[in-house]
Amino acid sequence: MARYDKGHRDTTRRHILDIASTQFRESGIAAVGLAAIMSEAGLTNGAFYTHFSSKEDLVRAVLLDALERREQRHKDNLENGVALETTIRDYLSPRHRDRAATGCPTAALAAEIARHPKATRDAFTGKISDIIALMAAQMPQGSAAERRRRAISVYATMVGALQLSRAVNDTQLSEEILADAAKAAMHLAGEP
Amino acid sequence: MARYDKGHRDTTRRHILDIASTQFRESGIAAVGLAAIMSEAGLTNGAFYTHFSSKEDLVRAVLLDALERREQRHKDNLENGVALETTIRDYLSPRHRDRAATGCPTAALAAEIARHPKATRDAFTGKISDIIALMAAQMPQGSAAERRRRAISVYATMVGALQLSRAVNDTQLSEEILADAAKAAMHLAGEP
DNA sequence: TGTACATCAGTGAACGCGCGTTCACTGATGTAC
DNA sequence: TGTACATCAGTGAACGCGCGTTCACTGATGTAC
Repeated sequence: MARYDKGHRDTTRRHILDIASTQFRESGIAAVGLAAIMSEAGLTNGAFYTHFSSKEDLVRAVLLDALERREQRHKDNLENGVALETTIRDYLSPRHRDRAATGCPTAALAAEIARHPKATRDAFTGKISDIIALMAAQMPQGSAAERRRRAISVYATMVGALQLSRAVNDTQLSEEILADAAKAAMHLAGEP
Repeated sequence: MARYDKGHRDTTRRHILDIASTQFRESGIAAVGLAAIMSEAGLTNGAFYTHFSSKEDLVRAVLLDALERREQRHKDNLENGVALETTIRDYLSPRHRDRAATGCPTAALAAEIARHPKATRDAFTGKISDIIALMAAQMPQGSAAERRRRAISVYATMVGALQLSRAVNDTQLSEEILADAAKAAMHLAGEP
């Protein structure tokens, strides 16, 4: 047996990834330092580079992982026949608004991603395409092209509304935004 | 006459404000240092504090100013009878997507604003309420309450779509997002 | 009219601090002969 | 069976650098007496 259990390395990497994913969504990528991540992981600074080649490498890995989880959730919803309304209401809920750290990475980080290097944006683009395709499949009606159009506009509405609801400092307005956008998203999806 | 012309101080403050406004929208607030701003303004670091009490004070002033300009544009559009479709198409255009530095501060900075102190978020909230009210007045039909609901969902859709179009690294998908969201926004506004 | 002081916008060096990254080293285990 | 070396995951100090902020000082002008 090695000094560390078999699979220890993978576990540690996973741990760093999860902590970074949480901190990035909570505080933004630029505002989180590697020291804060490694410290929460119970490791020293130097160990970071045995798992990732740079902060940007970590950012890419975090985005891929977080978006894959969102994608998996969409797949599960589709297989289990979860109503589109439930997906939309959960996304545009005060709970999701108040828990950015575990919430949608797009709403938390899209503006920042737009300013990151090509490789990072490529990773984001690929996963977003997959998520759009899955949402299109969840649309209640229309041709393939129309479902895709609906999925894109529903997603844009949800991302924009969640961000606005987080940015405003007025509970009433914040919940008005969530409720109005949820209704609009249902409408755009083609639900009655 | 003083060492500097009358109004020189105001001009300098305005200059710093404009440069910061541009750089913040281009690169994000956290990623821009005061040294970069003051250097572009042709001044030394120390002079910053004769105009603003802290970086956060500057952030608040930038948001108020940039949102006031957006508000003024909405007022002008309303007075000049500019079609809502024009407002939406301009917002969701490749041109706006590619010029974040001079574009909508909400799309560029909303996620970051959500993580800033109360005073900054209060400033944002107040101006956003004004903009929502002006957009409501531009809606083509419905009761006051319905116009407001429409304005909120149209705005959320525009902000979310612009951000997505900037984050993805695929021209075709980016323009698909802009076009689909524009159509959806028109639909939500109540236009045929 | 002359002199002393105040005001203003800005200079430029320094403060302590945290950033991302590097690197010599550790210490437990596995492998080769 | 014993010894020498390799491997692995991680330590912890240090690197140069830029951050936001402070502060003693400058130099042109205005004001008071």
